[in-house]
Amino acid sequence: MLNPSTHEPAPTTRGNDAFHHPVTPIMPLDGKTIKVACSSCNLRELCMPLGLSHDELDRIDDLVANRRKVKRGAPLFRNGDSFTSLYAIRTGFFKTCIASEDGRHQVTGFQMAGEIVGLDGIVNDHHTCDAIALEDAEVCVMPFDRIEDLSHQIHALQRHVHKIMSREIVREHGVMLLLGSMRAEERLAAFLLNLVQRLHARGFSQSELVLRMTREEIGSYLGLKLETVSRTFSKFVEEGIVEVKQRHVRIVDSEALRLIVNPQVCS
Amino acid sequence: MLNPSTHEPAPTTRGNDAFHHPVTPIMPLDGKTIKVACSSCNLRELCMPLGLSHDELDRIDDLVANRRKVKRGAPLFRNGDSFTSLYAIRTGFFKTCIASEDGRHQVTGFQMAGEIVGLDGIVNDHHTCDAIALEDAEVCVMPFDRIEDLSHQIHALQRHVHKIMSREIVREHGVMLLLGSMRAEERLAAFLLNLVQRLHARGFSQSELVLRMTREEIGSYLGLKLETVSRTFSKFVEEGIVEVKQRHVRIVDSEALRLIVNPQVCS
DNA sequence: CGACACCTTGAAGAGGTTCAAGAAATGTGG
DNA sequence: CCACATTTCTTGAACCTCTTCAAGGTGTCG
Repeated sequence: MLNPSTHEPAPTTRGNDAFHHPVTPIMPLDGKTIKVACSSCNLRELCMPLGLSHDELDRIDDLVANRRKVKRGAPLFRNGDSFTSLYAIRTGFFKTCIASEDGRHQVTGFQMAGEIVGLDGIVNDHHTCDAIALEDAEVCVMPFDRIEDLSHQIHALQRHVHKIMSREIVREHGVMLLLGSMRAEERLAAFLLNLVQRLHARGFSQSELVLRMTREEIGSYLGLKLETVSRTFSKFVEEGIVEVKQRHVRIVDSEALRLIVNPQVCS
Repeated sequence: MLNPSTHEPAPTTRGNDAFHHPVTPIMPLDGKTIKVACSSCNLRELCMPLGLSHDELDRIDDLVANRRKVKRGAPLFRNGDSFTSLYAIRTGFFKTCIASEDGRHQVTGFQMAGEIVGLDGIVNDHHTCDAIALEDAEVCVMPFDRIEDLSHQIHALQRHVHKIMSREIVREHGVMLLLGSMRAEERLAAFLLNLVQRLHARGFSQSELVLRMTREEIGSYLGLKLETVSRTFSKFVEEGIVEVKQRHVRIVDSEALRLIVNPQVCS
């Protein structure tokens, strides 16, 4: 079975007090105070354009008006809130979800350090979804008019904003494929592979992860009921593909997961 | 029953030879040659920002490099094609779809006159989906580097581009809600209401429409099999909610459709 | 007119949901 | 630190929706 004491090595040790730890162990800070400026932020390569001049980097620092801490379970913004800013996640983990009048509910995404939330608000000057912290979090607040002003001056930033939005569109295409054409096992396998891949890009393990969300939230995202998520996890465990202990997941056979998502076309 | 001769009034008369007819009967042309300039295009309010100065309008005209005609069934672009331009649809009807290696297939959207396609290509400089004309179509080709240059100069255009991308993100959230939490009837009802609403905004009937796509394409978009789409249409007909004759659909009771999508919360 | 693509309908079956109960973890307050 | 309440997770059994497979009908185009 899974041993909790061995499968939470340094990178995954991100409890509720993770504020003052580096989020990406790729470039660990030395325990001193985190620098506020984007130009010296270790997440820069995730959320900012590359190849800026020194001068441009200085101006980019003005993008972030301030930092904001969000407690676990609290909203960063809510459906209907007026749109003012985009948010770059520094630490923590968010979900975004929408709701229709009759109480239907859909998680539209899970976001982690280095990712941008708030893009939904641009079109109508107010947000159309909720962004809820799934663990204590900190974000950089980037007022959108500043972004527009600066991207007016810095071509690379304009391009970067376009790419971030386009990336979100492409991501959602993938979710539509998942929701529209995959079976439960395929959805969960794709979900796990996606999560672990994004975590790996941030310096975490390729094979172990701690789910920050409940079965119900996973189910909502994947278009399944929580019982189905639970059963599918159990099935994966039976087959020796993963080990699961509550929210701790160890991927034993990632190739098997890949085969579930993409059945080999025998040719 | 539905009478094909009465339910295709002027607005819906958009056969394969519709090139030289105005697309939006709201502001009909006088039968002369269509002006090429955006500044005098009757679709401008759909695809261009409002409130531009005369000078700015002139420069906007440079956005469109040229027009391009796409025959029914032909691709505007394909997955893997290098990304150069966004396309504003002048006439015709498109679907966009993605495919995974193992042959899975998902229609991600249907686009009509005044809508923009190609946003998926920005992030990686190549397209990640196919855009296929479902009827003979004509598009305005807008090279993306020109868009970026011009939106550097014209603030309203920059804002407009952001809004278009944000709108697409929000639209896809809605599709995710549909795919993740609705049953077949609800999906089809939502689909019909959405289509007819968009057509109505273009001057077409509120209650009659001609489907430009097959049952299979509808099914792919809605995450259903074509048989389910067909059966659900039949069910709606039985209940007197719509009349269907092949691809001609008349919505008899749109309130019923709305109730199917949004069951009344009895409080 | 014949070939082909598209649509409809039936019957059987699979996959996921619903309802229900209990177990395990987590948080709270004394 | 422990007891209790609450949330979260797991599992079983019955049920339901949608899919699959199959056959036949309808419309379109060369």
